[in-house]
This record gives sequence, structure tokens and C-alpha cells, in this order.
Amino acid sequence: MPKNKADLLQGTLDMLILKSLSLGELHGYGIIQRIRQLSDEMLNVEQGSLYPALYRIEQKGWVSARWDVHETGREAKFYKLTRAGRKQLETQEASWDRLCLAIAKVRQAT
Amino acid sequence: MPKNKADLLQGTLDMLILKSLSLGELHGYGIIQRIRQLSDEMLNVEQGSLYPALYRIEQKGWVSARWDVHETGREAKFYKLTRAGRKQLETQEASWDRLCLAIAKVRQAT
DNA sequence: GATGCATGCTTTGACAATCTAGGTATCGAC
DNA sequence: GTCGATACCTAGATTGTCAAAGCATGCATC
Repeated sequence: MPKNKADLLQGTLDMLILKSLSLGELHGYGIIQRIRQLSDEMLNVEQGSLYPALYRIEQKGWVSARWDVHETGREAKFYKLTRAGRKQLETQEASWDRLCLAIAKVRQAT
Repeated sequence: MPKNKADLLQGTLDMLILKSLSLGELHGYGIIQRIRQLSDEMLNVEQGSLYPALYRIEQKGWVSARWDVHETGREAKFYKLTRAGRKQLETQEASWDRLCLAIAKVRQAT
């Protein structure tokens, strides 16, 4: 069974979570779906990766969480980007760009 | 002291090493310098990261090593890309491209 | 009303890669 | 003879991710 879904690189998950929350409040399970959908099924975040990451991110104050009931009548924990989280997203995007650039430079060497 | 040198993402180091060896045989210390130089000082590989990585890569048969003396009269261990290593480099570059693409897709969402 | 599936959250343990920090040794310059 | 650059190696800690469980709910289907 060929796996074509790429494993995440360490450090990219936070950015992806923050980014998907920047589009609006969302609960954990929804974050996974949103990332999968936005990436055209290329990125698949495991639950066992997501929830610890969310906890970590919440501790750092980048997101705030609250329990709520959504339209389907089910309870879920909704996460929302904080001001600090938005700033952090920018930082992480910038350093991702820097890394991509640096790697591109190495790769283009002949 | 602000650090502007990015930490590597896990999984990228192998590619960088293989790439720098694809330009010609080189010893460990030289690999670090070559990566730093090619990336315009943006990437700084620690020795404590490089040597274990080289060992790992050699075990996998992607590089071959031999001790030799270079022009300065000093001994060093020279690494050379094998055929399998060249193939592996292609694979890793392809999956890096895929990841970049996937992340770009997520990021461009509004 | 039982069964199964998608949804939803959590925890555990293993694993892999990197970093920090230390060590050894040689060489040339001062 | 001391110092910095070169050159290699290792140990330990940390970190992030994953695989694999478990638990619960709602809904459809039989």
C-alpha cells in the first residue's frame, strides 16, 4: 500500500494549526479536516499529533479554547486564535519562508 | 543576541548533505561549510547534528566514506555519494517539493 | 434495539532527529 | 607556547510526531 501522504516535518504543524484557525474559530477535529481539505488531501494530521499540539499551543497563549455545542448538537472544544497567536503565525510563516529560500539556494547550486 | 539562523527542520538535513555531496566528494567539516556558504549563511549545521547524520546515511548506503589526506596535509574522512544516494536525493527533493506545495496551498487559503 | 460508522476528545508509549555540550587531536600564526 | 581554525566523535537531553489504544455521542440501517 503506497503512502503518498507526506509525514509532517517537525515544526510545521503549529503553523498549519494557527493558519487554519486564522480562517475562523474551529474545533480540533475540524482543524484536521480543514488542513486536509486545503492541502488537497496531501497533508493528513493525526489526532495523536493534533491534540498534544493544541495543548502546547494553548499553554503558550496562542489560542484560547472553550467548550460549546455546535449546530449538529454535539459538544466540542472550540479554539480561537489570540492576538499573540496571530503574531506567532506571522513569525512562523516568515521563518518558513526563510528556510525555503535557504534550501532553494542550496539546491540550485551546481 | 538575536539568532537569525534557522534551526533545521527534521528531515531536511539528509537532503542538504546529499545535495552538497552531489557537487563532489567532501569531508564532514567541509559539508558544514559548503551548506553554510551555499545558503548565504542562513543554514548552520551543528557538528553534533552532522556526524550522527553522516553515520546514519552511510549505514543506509547513500554515501561511501574513506580516510584520506587532503592538500593541506591533514587527514579527513571523505564522503562520496553512491548511486543509491543520488536516487535518494531525488526522492527527498521530490517529497520536499510536495510538502512545500501542500503548505503553500494551506497558506494561500483565505 | 443492535450494529456500524463518522464524529469528537484524550492518553500512552515509542521513536527519530536535532541540539548542547563536552571530548580529542593537528596545524599554523603570533 | 598559546590560541584559533580545522577535523572528528560521543553522550545526554529535548522535542515533536506517530501509532494505537480508549471512551462517548449521534445517526442511519437492518
